[in-house]
Amino acid sequence: MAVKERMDYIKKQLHSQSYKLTPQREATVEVLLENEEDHLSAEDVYLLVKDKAPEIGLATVYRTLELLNELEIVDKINFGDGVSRYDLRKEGANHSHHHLVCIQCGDVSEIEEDLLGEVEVKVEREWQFKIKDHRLTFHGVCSKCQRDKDSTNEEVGRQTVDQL
Amino acid sequence: MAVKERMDYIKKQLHSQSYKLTPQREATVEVLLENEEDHLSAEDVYLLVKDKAPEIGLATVYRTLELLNELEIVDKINFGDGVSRYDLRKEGANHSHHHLVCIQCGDVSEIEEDLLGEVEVKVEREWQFKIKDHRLTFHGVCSKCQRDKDSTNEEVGRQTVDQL
DNA sequence: TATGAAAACGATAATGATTATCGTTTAGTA
DNA sequence: TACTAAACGATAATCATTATCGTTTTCATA
Repeated sequence: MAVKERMDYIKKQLHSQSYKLTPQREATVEVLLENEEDHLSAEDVYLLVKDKAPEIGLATVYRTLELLNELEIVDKINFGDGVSRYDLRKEGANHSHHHLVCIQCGDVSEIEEDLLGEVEVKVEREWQFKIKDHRLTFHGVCSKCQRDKDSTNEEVGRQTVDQL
Repeated sequence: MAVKERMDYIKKQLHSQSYKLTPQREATVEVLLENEEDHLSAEDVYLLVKDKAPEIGLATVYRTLELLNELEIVDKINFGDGVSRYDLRKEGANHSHHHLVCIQCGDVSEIEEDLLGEVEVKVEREWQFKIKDHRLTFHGVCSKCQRDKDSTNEEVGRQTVDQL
């Protein structure tokens, strides 16, 4: 299965940079591989890892996630909810991972599609900026909340800023 | 000048939502208008406002910035450096304000150009997501650091992840 | 396989940004 | 001018993250 190969790849990365492979690091990576679709916080990871390795400390989880971020194995992202979240990078070169954050229900969904190909070319050319990565997040109203709002007929009271 | 008009617009916004206009709020908005090009943290704003209104408290600055964010007068943004930063929104509807963050020197520069027109149309159509705002940040190497690196001839030792 | 140094660990204290509390003051209305 | 809700300043509390430190473990080498 692909999970084992990705684990091996990550182990190789650690080794090639002279970092040691510890049970704590292995368990942390396992948790990340098993929860790819979620955006786990350090606390989330800590609680999940404790099932595999109950003696692990929270500080070690933070240290490991920071290390994996430096190795570009995970992305440390921020949705503005007060905690950092950590996403395992997908294999493959093009890192196209965007987010839709609903400003009503708070749900976060993902788009796995390269939306920025031409945009990146333009930015690199016009600003002489060598792009290594990007973060694209849309804030708005998800389809579910749009439907819920429609059935409430009319929104009253609050005048929107767009009106001027 | 446009500054006065924008101040009046903001005052009108406050009033229309039944918020009170206090000297502290007025001074805070003045500071934001006078430092539009910077990405000020709450602490930055606090220090600048103290020149105009020495008796202001840090908590009031946080409260005011939070209020202005709710009124969509400022954007609360996060560059991952541990503090929230607050940018006054430009007048006009299309909010096109992107960032280039250099991963070597840490400098942040801005692009004031609508890069996402077609992309937003596509996202709204394909995901039934009503976009209200977006955040686009590129991480990479700025032109200055590219030049500095070129003159250092060769980078040695650290193998890049891209090699596998 | 034993050993030793550097790296990593767990526990927990420290930090630092942000938020909550609370008694006092003020803006805006009648 | 008087009243009441809103806002204020000071500061304590919170909470995510980082630093510290004494102990344990990994892994290259003997």
